[in-house]
Amino acid sequence: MMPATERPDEPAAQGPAGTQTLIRGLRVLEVMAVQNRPIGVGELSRLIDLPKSTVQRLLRTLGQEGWAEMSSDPTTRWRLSPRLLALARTGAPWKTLREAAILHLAALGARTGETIHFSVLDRDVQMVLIDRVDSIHPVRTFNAIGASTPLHTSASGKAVLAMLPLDEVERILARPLEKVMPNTSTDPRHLMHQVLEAKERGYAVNISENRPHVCAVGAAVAGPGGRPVAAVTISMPDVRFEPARVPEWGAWVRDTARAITDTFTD
Amino acid sequence: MMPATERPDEPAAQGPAGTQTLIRGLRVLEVMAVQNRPIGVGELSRLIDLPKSTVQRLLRTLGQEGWAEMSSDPTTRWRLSPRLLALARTGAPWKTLREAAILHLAALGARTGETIHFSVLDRDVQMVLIDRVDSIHPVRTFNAIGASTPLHTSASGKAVLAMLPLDEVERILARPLEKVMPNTSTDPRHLMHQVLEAKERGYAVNISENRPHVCAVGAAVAGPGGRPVAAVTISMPDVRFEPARVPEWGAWVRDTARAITDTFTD
DNA sequence: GCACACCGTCTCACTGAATGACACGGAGTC
DNA sequence: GACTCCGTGTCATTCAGTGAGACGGTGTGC
Repeated sequence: MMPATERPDEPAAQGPAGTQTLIRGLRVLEVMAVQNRPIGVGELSRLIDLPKSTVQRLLRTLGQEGWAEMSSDPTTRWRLSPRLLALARTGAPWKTLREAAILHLAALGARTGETIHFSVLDRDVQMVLIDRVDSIHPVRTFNAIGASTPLHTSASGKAVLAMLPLDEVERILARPLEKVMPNTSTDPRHLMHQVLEAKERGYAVNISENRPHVCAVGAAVAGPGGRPVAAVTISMPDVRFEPARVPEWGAWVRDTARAITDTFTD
Repeated sequence: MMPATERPDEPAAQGPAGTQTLIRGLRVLEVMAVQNRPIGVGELSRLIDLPKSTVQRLLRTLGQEGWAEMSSDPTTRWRLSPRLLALARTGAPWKTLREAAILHLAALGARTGETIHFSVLDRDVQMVLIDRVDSIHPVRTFNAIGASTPLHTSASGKAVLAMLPLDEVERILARPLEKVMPNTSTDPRHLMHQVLEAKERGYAVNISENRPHVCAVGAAVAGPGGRPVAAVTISMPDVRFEPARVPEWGAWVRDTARAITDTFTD
C-alpha cells in the first residue's frame, strides 16, 4: 500500500488551480478509501501531512454532507459512508451503458455457464468492474463490483487497448507496468504483440496475469465516437480453461460486445 | 427528481462549519450523480445556483483529482469518473464485512437457488446493496450493486429496524414515509407491528413493497456494538414466493445472518 | 500517585485562497 | 448583422480557511 504522504509527481503541472480546500477534502476521502478501516483524526492528519485541526474541520464537513461517517466507539473513528456507493452507482453515464448491456450479458452467461464481467475504462488507466453475472459452477471466480485492474494485466484491458489507436497504445505501454502476478507480462513489445493479435481476432486473452488461477477471454465495446468505453469478459478458473475452446469463447464474447455496442450507440 | 436549487431546510443547523469550497465541490459531484448524464458548466451552475466561473474552477479541480471526467464532443461536457466506483468499493469498513459474509452468502445461495442480497445500513436512512449472489433460475430478480432502498420498504430495512432500540424505530417511522409501490405500507403503527413481529421471529418479509413482483425474506447482521450494520435477504419473483415456505426461508436467512455476525465480530 | 504521551476537540487572530463580476471569442439562430 | 448562449479566462476584493496552541480525558509506565 503506497503511503499517501509522498507525492513526487505532484508539484509540477499544478497551474493556478485555486481550490485547495476541495483538493484536501477529496484527499481525505481517498486516504480513507485506501486505508479501508475506521481511522482517527490524528492518524489521518499524519497520513496526509496536514494539521489536525484542518483535518478535523474537513471531516466534520464530510460528515455533515453525508460522505463520511463517525463512530464513537471508545474514541472517534471516521469512515466512508455507504452512500458513496449509492452515488457512484446512480450517477454515471455508464448507467445507460449497463442497461444496454445487461440482457446480452445474461445471455452470454447462460450460454457459457461461466462468470461474465462487464467493466468500463477509467481515464485510460484502469478497468473498473461495474456488473457481473455469476457462473453456475460450484467452482467459480469471484470479483467484486468496483474492482479495478491495470490495462495490461486483464483480458478487458487488452481488449480495450486493441481498439485504441496504435500510438496511444504505445504511449500507454511506455508507462511503468506493474507485475501483478508471476504470469504478468511487463514487456511493452510482448504486450504490443498481444494487442495486435487481439485486434486481428477481435478478442483478448488473460491467463492468470491478474489473479491466480483466473483466466479470461474478453472483447471491447465502443462508444458513439468509435473509441472503446467498456469490455465484456468470460472469466473462469484455470481448471476449466481449455485452450482449444478459446476461439469459440472468443467469437461469443466478440459478438456479445458487438451487440452491446450496437444497442448502446443506437 | 428534486431540483437541487431549493434547499429550505439548509440554513438552520449550520453552525460555524467553515469549508464552503469543499461543500460546493461535493454538491457538484452530487448533482452530476443525480443528473446522470454529461452536463455542461452553465447548466450545472444554474442547478446549484452558483456563478459559472466558480463552478468551472471546481470542475477543473475535480477533473485534476480524478473525480470527474471531461469530454469535448462538440462542447465540453462533464461527468463522474468510474474511479468513484473503484474508490467506493475499496474504501469502506464493509470490505471486511463482505469478506466475512461472502462464503455464507454463497452457501445460502446454493441452498435456496434464489438471489441473495447483502446490504449495509447507511446513516439510519437507507439500505445500500453491496453484494449479490445470482439465482440459478432463468426467471430471477435483478438489482444493481449500489442500489438503495428506504428502511420501511424492504426486508433488509425492516430486519435492521427490528434490531434497533424501539425508541429509535419510532423516531425513524415518524419521518415522512415514501409510498414506493401500491403495496408499500406508510402507516407507522402497521410498520411498527411488522417490526415487532420481525424482532420476535428473527426475520422480516417484504411482499412487493419495494419493486413490483419482487418478494424477499431478510435478517440483520450486528456489528461489534450489537447494533445492526447490514442485512442478508433472499430475493425472488412473486411466482416462486410460497407463504408456506416463509418460516423455512426465515430460519435459513436468520442463521446465515447470525453466522456472519459471529464471523464478523470475532 | 504522578508524570507523561497521545487522543479528539475547539478557539481565534491572521492572511492568502477562494470568489464572482466581467470580458472574450466562438457557435447557433433569426 | 444583431442577438443569445456557450465555455473559458482574468483579477481586485475580501471573507472563508487556516493552523498554532490551549484544553480535558484516557491509558501507560514508573
